[in-house]
Amino acid sequence: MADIKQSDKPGRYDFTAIEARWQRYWEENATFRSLNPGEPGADTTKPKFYILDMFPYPSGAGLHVGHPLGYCATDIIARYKRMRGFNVLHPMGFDSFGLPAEQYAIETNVHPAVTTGKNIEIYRRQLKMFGFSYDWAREVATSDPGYYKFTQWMFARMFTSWYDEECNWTGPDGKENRGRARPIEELVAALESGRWGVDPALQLVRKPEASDRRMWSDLSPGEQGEFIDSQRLAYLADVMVNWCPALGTVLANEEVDNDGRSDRGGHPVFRRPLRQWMLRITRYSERLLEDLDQLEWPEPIKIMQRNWVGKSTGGEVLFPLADKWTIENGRWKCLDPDVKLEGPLSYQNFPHAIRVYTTRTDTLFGATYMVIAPEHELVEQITTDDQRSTVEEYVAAARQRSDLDRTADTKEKTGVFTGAYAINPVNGQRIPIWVADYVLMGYGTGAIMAVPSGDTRDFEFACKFDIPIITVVKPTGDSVESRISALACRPDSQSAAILARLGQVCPELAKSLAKHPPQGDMLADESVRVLRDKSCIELLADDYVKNPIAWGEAFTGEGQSVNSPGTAQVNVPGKVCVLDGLPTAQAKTTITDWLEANGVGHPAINYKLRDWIFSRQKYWGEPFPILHSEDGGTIAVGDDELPVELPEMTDFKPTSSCPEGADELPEPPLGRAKEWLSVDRGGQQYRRDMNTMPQWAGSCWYYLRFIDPHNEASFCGPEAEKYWMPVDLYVGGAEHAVLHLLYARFWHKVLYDLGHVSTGEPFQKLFNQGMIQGFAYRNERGLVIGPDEVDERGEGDYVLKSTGESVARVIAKMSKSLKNVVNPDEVIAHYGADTFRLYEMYMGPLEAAKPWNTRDVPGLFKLCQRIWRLIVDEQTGGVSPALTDEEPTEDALRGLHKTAKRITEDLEQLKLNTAIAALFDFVNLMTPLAKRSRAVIEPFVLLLSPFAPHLAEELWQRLGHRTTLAYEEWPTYDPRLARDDEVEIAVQIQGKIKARLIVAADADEEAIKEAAMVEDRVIQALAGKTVRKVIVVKGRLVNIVAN
RNA sequence: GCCGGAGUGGCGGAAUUGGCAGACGCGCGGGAUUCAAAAUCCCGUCUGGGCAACCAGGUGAGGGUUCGAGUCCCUCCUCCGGCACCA
Repeated sequence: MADIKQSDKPGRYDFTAIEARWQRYWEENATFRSLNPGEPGADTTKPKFYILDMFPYPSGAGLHVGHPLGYCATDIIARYKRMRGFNVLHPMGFDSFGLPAEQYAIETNVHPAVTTGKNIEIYRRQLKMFGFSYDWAREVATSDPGYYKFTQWMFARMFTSWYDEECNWTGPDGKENRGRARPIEELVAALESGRWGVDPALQLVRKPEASDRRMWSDLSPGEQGEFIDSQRLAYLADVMVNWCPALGTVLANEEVDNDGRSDRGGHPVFRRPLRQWMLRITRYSERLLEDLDQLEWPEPIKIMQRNWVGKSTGGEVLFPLADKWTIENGRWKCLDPDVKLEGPLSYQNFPHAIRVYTTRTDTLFGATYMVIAPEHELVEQITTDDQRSTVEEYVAAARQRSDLDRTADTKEKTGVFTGAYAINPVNGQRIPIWVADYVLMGYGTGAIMAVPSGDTRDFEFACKFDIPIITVVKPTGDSVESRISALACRPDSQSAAILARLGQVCPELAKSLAKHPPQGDMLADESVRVLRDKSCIELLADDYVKNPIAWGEAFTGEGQSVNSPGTAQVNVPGKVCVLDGLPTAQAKTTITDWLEANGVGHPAINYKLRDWIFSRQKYWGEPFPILHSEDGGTIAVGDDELPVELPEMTDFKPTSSCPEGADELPEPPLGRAKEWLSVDRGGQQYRRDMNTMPQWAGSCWYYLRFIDPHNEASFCGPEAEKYWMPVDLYVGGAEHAVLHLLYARFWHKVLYDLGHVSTGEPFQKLFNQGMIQGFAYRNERGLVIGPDEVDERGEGDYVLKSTGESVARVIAKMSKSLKNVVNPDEVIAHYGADTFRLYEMYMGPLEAAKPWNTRDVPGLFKLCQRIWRLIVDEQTGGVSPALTDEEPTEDALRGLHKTAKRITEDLEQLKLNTAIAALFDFVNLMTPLAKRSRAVIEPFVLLLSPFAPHLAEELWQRLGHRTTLAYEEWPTYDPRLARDDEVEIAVQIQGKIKARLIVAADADEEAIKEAAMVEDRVIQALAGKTVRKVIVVKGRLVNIVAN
């Protein structure tokens, strides 16, 4: 790093001394201690502001310059809000459970607690050197037993709660909610009282008159237990995991490469089911979606969350198996002698049928085959003997592929025929049932009806396996037209085929194409006109219906139903359903009604969201507060026994007793803590759960613990919770857009439902800061070169210092492997924390990704020095002689008010880069002045203080103030002084600027127009032309349209 | 592949959200100060043409809407983030 030359004058800007001094002052005076209601000195008449950073995982590498980006921003806002009279809650802590500490423990045998403790110390020291105004008395760490005691307590609440979908209730925040988590005793009580019952499939029945309802007392204890477990918000289920026997551990998807081998070591990885704790987040799908509307979050993040929840509306449809059912005289007849049908056939009691979910019920007549997922329970049952070996082989192979891999469209579709057929319930047609891995068990019902003409994946599949394609939706004018617009803009090679097709269909177009051949890539205007003609569009749509294959793609849009019912036999129960001619939306309701009336379908809503897999086979996480009895039952550990502390262990290596064994059961490290594992409760033997919680667990509620971090009786006292919640501003990386934020919202809603928190949402406003990247260099062989070894020789020309070999510069995420990590300690040692803060905030918009460029840092250091010299005489160290008590000049006064306006407005919008530009402008204005009035300088120091707090405090004191400026009133501005009296207006003719004129800022349109029309340059330019129109934008410009 | 975002001088970026493209900073060039240098201060700095006033072009590419497009629409290219056990 280039050394910056400092003046050696006695009064120089000595940032090292200044920063140390003020950090000590803040600490000694507890300047940033924030008080809860009820604490002595707390003033709850002031409005509150809870500003939260996403707390870091304390990794061994320490902070790099990317971490503090968001922290600098929140600190600036926190300081600003204090000056605006808010009680500010601004805490910091550590997300200290996590994989790297465990990995390190495996390699070195150093206990994760030791590593983590050390790392936290490093992080804390580093965070303190930035001068952040955190209330450090509130620091928490998720791996602290005093903290995870409550993480376990919350898990226990989920374990002992169920979700009542039909509960309508009003929360303490006045919000009306549908659905609520409730203690499971309430469910048991309702069942025991006989108010509710259970049906044969162990589903809750609320209606007393339901015929198949069983009374609770008639159920065996085993059945009762099974039912209760099936209702819990936290439950056990078998889930596919990536099991790597050689490493003795379960791997994340990202740790498995494309060939199904582990990233570390390249060992084989097997996908196998494992019993896991699950959280029933899916019950909250609708509320997670709905409540998003009231949040002040960036729209893209809301969109991502909505897509993640993935709500779709459509219908479920039954496809009876062709070897079990037939249609006789318009009625379903079952061929299975074992099936005894009681009462009328309904969707619920229809045996031997495949259930599918589809959003496009209107395309049912185009379903020419079905696909079931390889994991589907029916695969084994329906596969015919001659297909069995093929299917089994295929299913085994599919099991090893990840969902991501399976659904990626680049991969060619694969699948095998089961030999079985199903009956399309709307037209009685027999269609083949295939197994293909592009259908996932986890979404919908794990089976689909395939409509090649209306779905891209089905189309590809049908083309590959020669399955008939029947068009059932005819594109209507608008959709054809938009397709044509696209063609007209860019007839590339792919579109050339379609264009040729168009020529065949539409003779007029063919003629035009021949007469006006496309010039380069562009269609001639004449051809475009013909294309857009209504009759041509009609021809094209008709051709698509007749020859979908010729068009080479499915039509997935909405249009008008055709070929429905189609040509197949229509000897199906009930009246024949006719969709022909109906627009898509209407066709959907028509056919869903028909399906429902005939007991073969009903409308349905589906969500992509899946339940949350909540256990990990790791050591360094929260143990589950659960005991397993010998008969396989589970009970929660009593609240008074929490926390269930992690057992001391010296060896963290996972077991790998049988490296080849795909069938070996993964056993978590906790399985070796034999003594810890076994528990005696009243003579009954229990085993503790061997899993630990994922890292998300602790971060789901840390914002609540910050409110009342030392409360041992509860996770957070209700009075303090009510006062501080919700978080007013939450700042963190966009990489958390979905998972962390969705999990935390879910967790919060459970607490809300159970009456433990008062708001339905945790984070009112969210802001995502961008990533700080680094310059990395590679030579021609792709070898990474450290920035120290590189010289810039002219513009964009980088060479290796030693050899002169030229190297390429790339901008990339900071990482050890790219040698482009910048350490903040060094930067602060050279330039100070204030310069660091200013630089990071000045780099660009907070939300944007941007590369760190050390070369730019001195510019901000110079800003600090220039501000220093505005006030301090470097020669003497005293106050600058230019500083005066006289009234400021009008220019200076206006400058101050403008600056105050710009900074205040920018702060409110988190536009910190432009706020700092305003600081520069003010300094540029003041620097040349021989006299600088205190009346403008003092407010300026306050405006500066959130950005460069140490410097501002020091200057404030040198200006004669005794105490910290942290609670001084924020300078207000007079809007009249913040605005110029006169403005420059651009005069355009045909949109080109021809002149500029100065007018009064409040000049009206007529005055501006008159002034413009008499300008010499305007008169000249208008000579011989007729003025058609004059557009005046007040305070901006005039545009004269003339020809 | 799917979802989300971004492409503006040599570099980071700005542009009252459809109204003067390039604020501010870095870098670079010139000047003042100095015995000299550093530091500091002042001036210049999108590109091409012109001595100049000025003219022409210009916001990833191509098209469109509009009096007017960096901003809106369509097609495409490149880069970044997420995709459920990295955090």
